[in-house]
Amino acid sequence: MATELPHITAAELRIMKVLWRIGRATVRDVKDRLTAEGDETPAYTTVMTLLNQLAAKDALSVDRARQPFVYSPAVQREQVLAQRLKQFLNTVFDGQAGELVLRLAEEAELTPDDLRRIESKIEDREREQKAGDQDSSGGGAEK
Amino acid sequence: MATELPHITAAELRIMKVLWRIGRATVRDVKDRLTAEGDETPAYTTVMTLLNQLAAKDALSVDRARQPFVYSPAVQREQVLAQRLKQFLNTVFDGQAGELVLRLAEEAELTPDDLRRIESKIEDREREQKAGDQDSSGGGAEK
DNA sequence: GACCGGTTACTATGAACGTAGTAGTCTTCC
DNA sequence: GGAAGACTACTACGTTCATAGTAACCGGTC
Repeated sequence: MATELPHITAAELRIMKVLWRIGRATVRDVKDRLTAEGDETPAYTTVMTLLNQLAAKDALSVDRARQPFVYSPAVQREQVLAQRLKQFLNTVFDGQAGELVLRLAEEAELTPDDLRRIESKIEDREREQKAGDQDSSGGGAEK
Repeated sequence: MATELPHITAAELRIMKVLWRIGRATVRDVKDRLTAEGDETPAYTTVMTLLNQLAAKDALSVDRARQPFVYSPAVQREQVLAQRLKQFLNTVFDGQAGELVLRLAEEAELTPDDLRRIESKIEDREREQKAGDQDSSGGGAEK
């Protein structure tokens, strides 16, 4: 599953996010999107450089048939975010996911709604694990 | 309140983590610790440079009275991690904490035990919020 | 058929980072 | 009090990043 993902820098990630959102785009499309979002106003050539860097590392594919080249994502958002998350978890929280999430909960970054979704996800996982793996450790409720 | 934290780079963070763990240390202490952990074997001078950089930005304080200078943390682990987390959340997950955690849950990084702790933390928060704030029902999240 | 605006290719610059060396200073021990 | 060794201060170097400029190109317009 873990295809060797290229390293994507912060500025490149901003570009990727736009591409993931709108699918396929020209340099101008991306630049306009970034400008519209107000976050920053990079020069046209800066956007192009980033797009080309991403294409060079196979994070994007380029259709050079059309004159304004059309760029589209060649790596999945899911994979990139997962990789990023894992790396962050390891370097900053030493792999302690619990501590990370607890902190989010404390900082009120998690809405009760998020919580509910997470709970159910975990329950699913717990159930699957119980089914596959026969290790019942201490007072568990059989279902 | 949130004192303006200095920016701590990746290499510097490794140093900080050692200091947070052992409290106060000399250059040699830190270097030995890093080497012992096997992760890397930085040169003595590299460790010193990093320690001084951290001291220069007031992330560490230095006791120059003793001859082998003694360094100790001047910023709290909690604050630094929180800052890091918030920044990561914003740049990578656009502030969507729920998505982040969901992903951790999927990747099986969260143990059921973590979950339990998180649940109770959230319940606490929910209760407090309900007591103080009497509204806020968000719109639905549609696919 | 020459020009013009948008586009692409190539190159550049400055900052930050990680790593480490060298030289000089201080301690300590005979 | 002088040598050996540990320690600190200062400086350096190669890399990656973010940002952008310049020049060359291409396709349509008058």
